[in-house]
Amino acid sequence: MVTSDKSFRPLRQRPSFVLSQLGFHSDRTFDELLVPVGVTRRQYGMLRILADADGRTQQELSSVLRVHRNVMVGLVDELEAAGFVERRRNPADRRAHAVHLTDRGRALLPMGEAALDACDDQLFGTLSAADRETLGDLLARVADAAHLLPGVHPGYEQAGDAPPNPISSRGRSNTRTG
Amino acid sequence: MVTSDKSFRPLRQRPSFVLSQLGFHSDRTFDELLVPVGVTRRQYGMLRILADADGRTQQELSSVLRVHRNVMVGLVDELEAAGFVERRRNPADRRAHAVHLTDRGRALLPMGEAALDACDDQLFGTLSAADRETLGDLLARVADAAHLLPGVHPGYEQAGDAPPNPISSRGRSNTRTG
DNA sequence: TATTGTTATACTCTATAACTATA
DNA sequence: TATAGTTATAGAGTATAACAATA
Repeated sequence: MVTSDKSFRPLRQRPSFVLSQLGFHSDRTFDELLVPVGVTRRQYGMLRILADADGRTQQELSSVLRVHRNVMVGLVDELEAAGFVERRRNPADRRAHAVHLTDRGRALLPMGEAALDACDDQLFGTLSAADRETLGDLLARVADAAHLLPGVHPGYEQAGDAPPNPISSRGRSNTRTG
Repeated sequence: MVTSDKSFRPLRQRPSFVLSQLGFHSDRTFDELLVPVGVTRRQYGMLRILADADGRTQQELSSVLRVHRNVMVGLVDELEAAGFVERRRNPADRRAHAVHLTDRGRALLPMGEAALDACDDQLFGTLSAADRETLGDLLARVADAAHLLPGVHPGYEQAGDAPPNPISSRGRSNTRTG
């Protein structure tokens, strides 16, 4: 028989655990805010990448978003069916598909940005402006120390045969369906 | 053609996005630290609940951990096969299985606690003690404001037909396989 | 009839491999 | 032969429903 029964530190006082809780909560909140926009989190991440540099190949997009190229096919399919992007042939390399934002896709970007604003407000609205900034700074420092890419969500590390981090870009994607 | 092309705020300056990144990173870090312990995150959450009050029924455990009772069957199966818990008949209600920690299961708890220590150190080791405490406090306040249960991970909200939050207890579980 | 635990089935995601068309 | 994109297949995880034993 083991003695133990020592009292453990409550999980609310475990920053890494609270971080996990809040990360999940953040995802869910953003998911809901994105519903009226009409895209998923991952889809918005794609559009955001394209906003920075239109016309990337699916391969390049796969690397940035950290999804496998097989998954990227479906992602582009969805967005193309919704009229947010279109595939164009690259005359230089007719194997590659250049993915371009449509006007409709571009018009969606500010809506996603507004959803992000709302998400931040919803999560941190109870904090004072000073506390909010302090928290943002600390989180950014921790993310830097963990070597998390500035805008790439670690939820899709299975980049498969894609080259490692070719473009230091931004993306948002995740699984965590819960 | 739409004008836009306005510059968006980088995601690194979006606390809710960085929170999501770090939450995922925290999960992955803890997963790795738990490998030598020999249990998964969710399994550790179960054992931790039992540490507080041994002999709960699977139904009760389902409610606390926020997993469906069908899933709980498999969870208990795993832990019982590994020798960390055992099912006992409740003489008062012979339908219910009381789940009890074994000595081996109880011996595992301090190891999980050490893994949590290591996880916090690994994530926040670069911060000063003061900054670390500030961050912990701010995160706890945000979690309170979001009405997240003190020790229950929101990753399993599909409690099914289980009653809503019967015991204000602690648990850890998640999906986010990435 | 309702509840506890269990089992079975379907559905979603993902991982792996194989295929095509170009290079 | 290697690569970009696509398709197909299998696996893990979950949700839903149905079932047996007991209340």
